[in-house]
Amino acid sequence: MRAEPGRSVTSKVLALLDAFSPATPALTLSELARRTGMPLPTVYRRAAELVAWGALERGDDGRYWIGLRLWEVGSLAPRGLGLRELALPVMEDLYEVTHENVQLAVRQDLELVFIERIAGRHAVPVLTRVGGRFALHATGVGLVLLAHAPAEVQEQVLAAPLERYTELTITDPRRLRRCLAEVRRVGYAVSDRQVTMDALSVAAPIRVPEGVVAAISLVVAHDRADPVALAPLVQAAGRVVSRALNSSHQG
Amino acid sequence: MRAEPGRSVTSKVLALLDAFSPATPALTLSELARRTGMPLPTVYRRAAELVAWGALERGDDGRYWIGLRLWEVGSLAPRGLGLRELALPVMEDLYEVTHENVQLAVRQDLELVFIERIAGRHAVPVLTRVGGRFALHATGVGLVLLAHAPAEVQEQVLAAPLERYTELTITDPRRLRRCLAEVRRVGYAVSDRQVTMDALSVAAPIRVPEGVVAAISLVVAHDRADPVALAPLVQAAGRVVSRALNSSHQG
DNA sequence: TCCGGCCTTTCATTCAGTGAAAGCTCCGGT
DNA sequence: ACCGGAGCTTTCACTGAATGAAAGGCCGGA
Repeated sequence: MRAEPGRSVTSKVLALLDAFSPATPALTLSELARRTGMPLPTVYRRAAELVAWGALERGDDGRYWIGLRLWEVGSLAPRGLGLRELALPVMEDLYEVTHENVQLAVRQDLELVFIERIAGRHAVPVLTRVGGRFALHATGVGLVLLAHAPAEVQEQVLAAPLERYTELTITDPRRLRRCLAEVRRVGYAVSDRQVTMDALSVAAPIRVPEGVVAAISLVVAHDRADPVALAPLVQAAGRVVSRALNSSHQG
Repeated sequence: MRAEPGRSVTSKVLALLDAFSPATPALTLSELARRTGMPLPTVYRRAAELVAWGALERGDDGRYWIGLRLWEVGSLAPRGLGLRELALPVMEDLYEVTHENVQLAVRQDLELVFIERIAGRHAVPVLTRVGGRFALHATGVGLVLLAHAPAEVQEQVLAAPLERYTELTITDPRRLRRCLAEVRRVGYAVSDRQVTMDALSVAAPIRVPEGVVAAISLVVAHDRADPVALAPLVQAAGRVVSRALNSSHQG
């Protein structure tokens, strides 16, 4: 064959899945080929197998999208739906008490992924999406996850340029380092208008014996907020989820 | 090679994902090999690639589980999270009004898959799990989905033995056929103690121009229920979601 | 009618994948 | 300490699953 060497079949299959994103949830065959840089017949054959299994689905117009079978399998991820199931009752309690946005996130590599979100209709709008990613250095949940991440992860984040979202976003590595130390010391994180100028978030860690695996937060309008008053509430929620998580591990 | 012919690499990768289930969300290498019937070195190599990409994760004890990256990609499924996002506000309204269980499901092959569930703490317990499957012939959502499924799907379900869950489960194909006709006629389905002897569900279709793509239901204690009174509520909810779905399709 | 995307199939070629076997590591029993 | 066993990882010679150029459909617009 004229196959360009050095590429496994598995990596090609995974590259096909990688081509889909929140911005482009449906793609034609040609678009898939262009995005993955793979020859069209190759994409055609791999995609056909994925459709047969249900990892992709194909519309009458020929476009591919992520299939329900993949969603089903993905829902088995302990750090995804598993964590959500444990945390949801607590998140609902937080929502009942405050009627503000409640968020749950975990770290994946150098970013965070939102696992669940309860968005109050009358609460301040947030731009997060379940399954979506965000930088670690700006949000409340991000600061908690970063503060308790392995040193190597922290160094990588601190070494890269820190994207600025508002004039209050911390973009100085030295300041961020001090901020993370403070997060560890007090046991919660406050992000005051560091993502948008109208919102403030307070976040607390969710722990297993090995360390922090997730973070839970409240996002409120910055002018309606008293972080110090909210912190115990969020911390308590984090502890309840932690306990549920630890007791579910050792069944 | 001594490779047993007739098996694509892609199918092996997908078989690995298939090995995981709600009952067995974490597996050792040997377990994976046994479950898939594949030689251990083959499993080892494919699994290593899946771990590198994030489709699987591996614990310190060597066990594999579904990775967060796969959950992320799965969350792009239009029939999964996409549908959920549209339906959730309506489901919450239904919950606020009734404080009963609210369920959202789609059909996948000859079964249904639960996409979302709001379980009232004080409502009758339901045994469904988000991401879980169930037979089409017993639940309210199942009857709606089956009633509006392609004729070929209906025939397959009617031809197979219909599992009995309670003494009221419809297991006679002729009776089920009449029941489905009634569901189509009145525009909603009632499942009275057909899954458990304490619960009754009322379900309505969610439609796109091409047909019914999902169903929404209320599950209530059977002795507290008046199906005829609940039906308009659930039907209205179905219509609201349908409208949201149709307007999101055409941008 | 012809042209230009886009999708699908064919076919000769070959490298990624293979599995037996051997080596490794850890653990529990003696 | 030594042994046996179970589970994991690596090696190696071999080959069939995967490949991509090319050609053959199939629209829909000019």
